[in-house]
Amino acid sequence: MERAWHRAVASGALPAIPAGTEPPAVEVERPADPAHGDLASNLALRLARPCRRAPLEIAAAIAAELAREIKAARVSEQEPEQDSAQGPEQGPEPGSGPAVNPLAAVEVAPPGFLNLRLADAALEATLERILAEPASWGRVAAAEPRHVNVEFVSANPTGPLHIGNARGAFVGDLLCRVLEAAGHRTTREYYFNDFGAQVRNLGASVLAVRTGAPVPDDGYHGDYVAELAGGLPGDVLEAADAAGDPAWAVGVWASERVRAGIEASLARLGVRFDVWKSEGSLYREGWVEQAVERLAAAGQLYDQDGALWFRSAAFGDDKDRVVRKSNGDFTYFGSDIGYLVEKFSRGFDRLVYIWGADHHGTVARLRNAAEAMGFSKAAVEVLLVAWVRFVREGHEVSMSKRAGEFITLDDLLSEIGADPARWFFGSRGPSSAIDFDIELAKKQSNENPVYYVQYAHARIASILRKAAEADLGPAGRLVGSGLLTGGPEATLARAVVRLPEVVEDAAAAGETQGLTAYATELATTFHAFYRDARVVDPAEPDRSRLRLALVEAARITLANALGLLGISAPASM
RNA sequence: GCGCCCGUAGCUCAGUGGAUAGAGCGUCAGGUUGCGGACCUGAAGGUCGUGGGUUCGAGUCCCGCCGGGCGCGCCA
Repeated sequence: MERAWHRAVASGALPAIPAGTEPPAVEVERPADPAHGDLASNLALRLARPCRRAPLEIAAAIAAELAREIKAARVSEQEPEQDSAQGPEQGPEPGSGPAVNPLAAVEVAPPGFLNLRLADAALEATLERILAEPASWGRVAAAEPRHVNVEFVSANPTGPLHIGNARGAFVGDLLCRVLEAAGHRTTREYYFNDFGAQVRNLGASVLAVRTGAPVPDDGYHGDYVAELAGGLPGDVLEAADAAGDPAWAVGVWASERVRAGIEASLARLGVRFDVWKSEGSLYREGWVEQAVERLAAAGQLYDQDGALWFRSAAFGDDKDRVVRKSNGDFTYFGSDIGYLVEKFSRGFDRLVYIWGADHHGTVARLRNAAEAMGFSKAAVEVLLVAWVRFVREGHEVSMSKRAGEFITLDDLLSEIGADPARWFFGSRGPSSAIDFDIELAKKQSNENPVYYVQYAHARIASILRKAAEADLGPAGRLVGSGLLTGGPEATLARAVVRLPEVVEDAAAAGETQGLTAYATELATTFHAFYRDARVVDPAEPDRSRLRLALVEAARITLANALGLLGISAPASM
């Protein structure tokens, strides 16, 4: 497209852009209406102003250049086509045929759109590649591969994960999955507090239950506290007493138990972490100290009222922020800056933090501190995940970990299952607030779109089983087969080949709604194909094999799209 | 009061400045002597909270207003 534009300028058909004006980006998109072709570009519309020409005129000039290219490519294709006609077995490797021009036709549409149609051979070559390398289908190479640290969940281990934590867990996991599919490396990280007052608080609560004393009002009251108390080994208790600070010692033991439970719950969701980072280690290893030194060296710290402050306001924050309190303890923010230094020391290109929207007030200080310490502010991104309002039978479910009033993640999974839960969160933008009615989710689980997509996959798997019984298998050679020359095949094939661009868009946006929407669309397209085209027909073995190849490509695409979402693709259901 | 997020079909939500604003659920009316009916076809349903502005073009960008959520600690 860009080449054609430049050639049109070179040949004098179009005026050059006046010097000093920014040339418009060449945008090619997928039109909503199939009548507008497979691809469309608004280039001519964008050029109208700088060129001072009517959009239709510009579009016509570019279209003429594109048409010339298509014609030239068609001529050069003739020989290889004759070769393959002599013997299919000697054809080139699937998908690695001659570089065919992917375009078949170009049209100009008012007010100046350029509508392009893909060549059948290009589509068929793509289908061949899907069948030849199913595992890599949908994975794309990043123009600039990055190593991205994604920190998420990071709930303190003072109680089991509850459904309020669920969204962050899914959003972080999904982000990592799409980044990896788009050619980036990720490190999934869980950050937790292992030395603060809440650990002692938890220990005191467990101890109280164990000894039959009343749990302090500001202690933890959930059933899990009683379970911990019951499971507390005698030797730990004795050692705790001997150490002189039993609440602390029991707290350390209990919080590790809770942390391991959290890890197990997340594993049930299909969420795993590469690094479990404790806040205490940031102090023991001197990272907080290093961060303070860096800020001090940059002149961004000062003392006031006995506390140590960071000049966050100098970087655009509302006010300065305390790093170390007057009592000598570091604030949570103090830990954060140490963590920044520690993370950057591991060589990440990007640090993504996934936080609840209620933490938005702390975003500025974190990014400002990164800048003040000499790191790239742009490399530090905070993805704020909006609140989920959990509702049960019309009433909001309030949750308080200390009061022990919450629905655990494990409960949620038992009630509605991991696949529907993943679909629910994956199909919504992370920044939009959503209602989650648990009863409704249970009731509607049979109507959940995730089953619609899975059903399409299972149906194809069933077709393939049927085909095997009839000794029919997918054809291996599709280019030039005539598979797409008419009817429902072309529609399905065009839907199938879109996966990589959907993945690219999802990775660029860091969101997965496009992926669930695409999976639904592909399933719909397949179901329509199934209605219109009989796949397994022993009377037509050649056509059956071609359709089997197409349907198998669709199955792979559905499975990979679901896989990207962490959702299973069953062969029967 | 200041800052951030949000407002799209009855409900739950999509919608990188582009062509007639979409999906699922719900509602209504239909469909299979064939590979899985957890399927398919069609219909009804919208002043995109509101008023201006920018643009060839605005649900999308800018400003004001209305409504809702969150934040504004030497808490975590």
